[in-house]
Amino acid sequence: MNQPDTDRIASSRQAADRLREAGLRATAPRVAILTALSTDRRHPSAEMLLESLRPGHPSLSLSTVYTTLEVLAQRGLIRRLGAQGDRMRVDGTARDHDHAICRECGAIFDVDRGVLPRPSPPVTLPDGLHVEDVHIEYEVICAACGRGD
Amino acid sequence: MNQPDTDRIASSRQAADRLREAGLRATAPRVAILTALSTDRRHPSAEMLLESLRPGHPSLSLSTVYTTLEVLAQRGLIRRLGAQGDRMRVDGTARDHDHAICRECGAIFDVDRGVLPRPSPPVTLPDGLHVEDVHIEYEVICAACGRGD
DNA sequence: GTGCCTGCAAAAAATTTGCAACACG
DNA sequence: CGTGTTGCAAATTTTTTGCAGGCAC
Repeated sequence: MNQPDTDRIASSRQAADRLREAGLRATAPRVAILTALSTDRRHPSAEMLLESLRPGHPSLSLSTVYTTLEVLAQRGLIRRLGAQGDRMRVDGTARDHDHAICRECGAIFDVDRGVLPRPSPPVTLPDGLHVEDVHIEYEVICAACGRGD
Repeated sequence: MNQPDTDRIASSRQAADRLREAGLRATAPRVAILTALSTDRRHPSAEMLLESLRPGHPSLSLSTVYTTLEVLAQRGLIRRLGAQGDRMRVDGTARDHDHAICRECGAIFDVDRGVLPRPSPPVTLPDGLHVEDVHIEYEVICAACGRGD
């Protein structure tokens, strides 16, 4: 098992590589955001990300977080989730997976694919809708809320 | 075929009934919003709804639209859609269906269920997530955008 | 009648934009 | 070095809230 420090450095390098592969400059904010997202399982909002990065990057600004998330999403490095009337949330893993959202508390959980058969894109829906990807959203009651917490 | 007027009156009555069944008062704004949503295929935002209702309901306020949508969603009469970093959008049909969102232009389309087998809730996912409903989101390129419009 | 709802205005929150300084490649 | 990015602040947009008056039941 690597030490946390080694891990962080390793994933920063990976992040930088992923950025350059996507044709983007590997700037400090981008590397920091992509690295943070690769381990942050909270599906953070822009604000949550800023908070978690501020210690190491005191000068990082919220507007930079927004523009960076926009660019990363465009290049497919992260996925923006619509949090049903809440603010934008973000998922930073490469791994294909779905999401479960708690009706009560709004918490978002990752769900491995394979629970359900899914069409393999490309596929075309009526009206000439060309399917690029399929994302399943489970509306759930999470364990904590089910318990009445 | 009924005349539009008859239709509108009929669906207003239906809307009022649905509200009362859900334990809500059938007030003018609520009936208007629910009625509008039953035919509006745009998945409108709060603002879009206000615009479309203003002619017949000049005194309707945006804050009322918001609070009403909140209540209707809580009672399951409508569904709030997360529009991926955009504003909140809403779907007002009782009919179970999924959605396709164009990556390019953000347009939202209805997709009939049945295209894909789906688990019939209730079902429990790992971590004690109790599934209440399943919603499939297709990421698509719509016909207009595919054409390069 | 009584309590839930509405509308207004104002506040709060979320996101976007303009622009000068800066840094990656 | 030049172009793409950042950070700051301010503007915009979206959503929430407080409260007095109204209306459904």
